[in-house]
Amino acid sequence: MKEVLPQLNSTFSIDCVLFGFDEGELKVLLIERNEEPFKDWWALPGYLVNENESLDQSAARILHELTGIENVYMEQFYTFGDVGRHPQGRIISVAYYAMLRLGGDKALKPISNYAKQAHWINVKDLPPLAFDHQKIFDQGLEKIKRRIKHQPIAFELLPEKFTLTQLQNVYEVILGKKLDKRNFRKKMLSFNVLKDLNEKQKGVSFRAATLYRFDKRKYGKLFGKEISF
Amino acid sequence: MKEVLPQLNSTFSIDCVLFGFDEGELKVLLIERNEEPFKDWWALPGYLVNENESLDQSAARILHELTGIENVYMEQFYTFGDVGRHPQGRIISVAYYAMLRLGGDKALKPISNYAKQAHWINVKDLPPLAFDHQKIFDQGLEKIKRRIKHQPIAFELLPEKFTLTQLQNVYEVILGKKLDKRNFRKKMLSFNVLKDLNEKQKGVSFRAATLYRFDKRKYGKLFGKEISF
DNA sequence: AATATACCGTGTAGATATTACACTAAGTAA
DNA sequence: TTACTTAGTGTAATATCTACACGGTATATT
Repeated sequence: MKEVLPQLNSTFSIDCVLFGFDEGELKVLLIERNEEPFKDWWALPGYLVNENESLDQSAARILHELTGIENVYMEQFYTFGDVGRHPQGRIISVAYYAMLRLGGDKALKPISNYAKQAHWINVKDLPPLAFDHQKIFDQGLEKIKRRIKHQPIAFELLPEKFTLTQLQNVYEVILGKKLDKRNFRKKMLSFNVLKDLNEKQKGVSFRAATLYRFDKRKYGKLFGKEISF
Repeated sequence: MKEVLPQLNSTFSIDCVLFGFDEGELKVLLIERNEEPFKDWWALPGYLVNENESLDQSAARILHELTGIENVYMEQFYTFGDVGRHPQGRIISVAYYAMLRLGGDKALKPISNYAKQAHWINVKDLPPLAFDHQKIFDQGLEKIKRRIKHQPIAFELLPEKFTLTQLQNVYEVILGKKLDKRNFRKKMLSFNVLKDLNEKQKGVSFRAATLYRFDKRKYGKLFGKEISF
């Protein structure tokens, strides 16, 4: 089985858990593999690290090659290294996650032919995944659950201008529970990281809501504070 | 430079950041290296992962070989993979941390001759460290700072029977700030994970304090709750 | 123009948690 | 007996959290 990686008897790879939010649902980016092992299976975007690149650089490159996505800040969250996790040898995988805005400019065009296609899949409706990618995904999801309670990273999933109701939906979907509208707004606004744009939603069929933007300047101080709803 | 690892052009290692508490100070376990590179330098205990062991197993084995310590629960916290971090090739390192009781049964007897000696060093007084171990240590320390605010892992640093003042000292040393005695006790006891042993300290030259023990049964529910002092 | 629809946006009271703060009690040592 | 050192305790003011309901407003329909 090892002839595919003849020169290595141990190596390492990157796998990326990318979250997106669309139509009120949390999505994860999966590729359909075009190579053995697990050819034609769905998998997290990932590949081997090159000799001359750091893990962070590698994560950015691999994501770009498999999806066409660039300039995303990804964060390492765990390294998976069970002995049998990869059928072709001892390959450990450093896992990264990121949250990003869907639609518009972020097109999904695999540049490598290692992936047949890349798609955003509803996390409630995942197909069987290659390797130990289900485990990696599960841990990535746990990670962002914990993280949105501490830092307002939910913004990263929304368009630049968003309404408080949209923001609340993101929290509800990730945390998996309903939140109280008044308490949510009170708390969110109390952080002083939202800028009221004095502008209304367009194209909705009922009363339009106020649009807000995330105010990066006021951000830093929130780190490490627990947010509970 | 690569002849020391002739059969590998990339591989991975484990480094352990082990915390202990002694004489009112936070200590970290360091070894004095007995091999090139960085022979005679101080370093975190760490070594290469074997082909047939998982990362967790490897961490336990390496710790045992370098220090004689066994049966410690260690947790992975980050993987360091900059290109130039190891002079002998592309070696990434998966870092683990643990907190443990000093003294008594946990003797420090290196079993491998890769380490000349192992010592508990005050974290305020670290020597220059080999490789990128200063960075690994710094991140490990940050990790436990965040963690003792969420989970009462500070017990792991103390003897089985301890006083509330001792426990407060652990918090103060790790967090790097003084805490209010009454508030600390009130809060700590409110978690209901301390068992009053109806027993007093012995051998102290002033009024003896009540001893407590950590009650494992009552533990679980605390996970994920923010504790702030 | 009138009406129905659906989402927007707001306040308060009670409960709980956090903070700041200082003295007496108890044991040991001289 | 006295001096010393640490143990152990309560309260009031403030801040945060929770639960809870309705009128306002833009749009669509008739």
